[in-house]
Amino acid sequence: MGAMTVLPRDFYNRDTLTVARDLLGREIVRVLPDGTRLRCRITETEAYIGRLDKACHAYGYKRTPRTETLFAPPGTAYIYLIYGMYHCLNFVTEPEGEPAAVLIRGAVPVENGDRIARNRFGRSQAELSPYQRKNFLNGPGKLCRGLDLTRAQNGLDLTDPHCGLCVCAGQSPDPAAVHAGKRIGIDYAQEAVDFPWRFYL
DNA sequence: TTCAGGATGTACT
DNA sequence: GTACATCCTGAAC
Repeated sequence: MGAMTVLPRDFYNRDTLTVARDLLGREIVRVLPDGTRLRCRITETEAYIGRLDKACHAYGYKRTPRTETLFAPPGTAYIYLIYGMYHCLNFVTEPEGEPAAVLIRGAVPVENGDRIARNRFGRSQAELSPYQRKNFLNGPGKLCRGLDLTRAQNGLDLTDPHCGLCVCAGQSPDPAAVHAGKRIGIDYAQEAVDFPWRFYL
């Protein structure tokens, strides 16, 4: 399987913690409406498992218009609006009907970083301040802004190379390089706040 | 480098 | 009406 091979549905049709770890080092490929191809390597993920996780929007299999995408087949993009102004990108995991997903929390640019920089800051990569360079795609809202992802892309099939958003094999993560810790921004989730379901390189 | 505060709109109670 | 899987700015240190 080459680095540019699109990850198949079976990749996502596994235990969510396994997928969250295995996504590190993989490449998100985003094709804009004008044909520009953006590429970035995943460096940080978080797992959300509705069956048992109070931090998941679909905790206890709760179905609402928003959470409907979490019940879709594995390999579907779940994108929602947060805090009124930002978006979060997730990949649906586990068999269809099991509401679970991996949140993409961070990445580094691989192709067309200038365009990503324009989406984020309105200027080219070379014009970025050190602060902007350091905080380029290290957050879910920043990543979606850089890749021009909104709810318009919610529900896209990540295994379809022609839909404008997919994930390629990139580089398999070295298990020794994968770190785990508590998830960010879920202080409301009671016992789930301590689950070590955040993974990063 | 850390910290407090505000932006902003949708989902759900 | 309240909470929210966030980010930016500006002030203080």
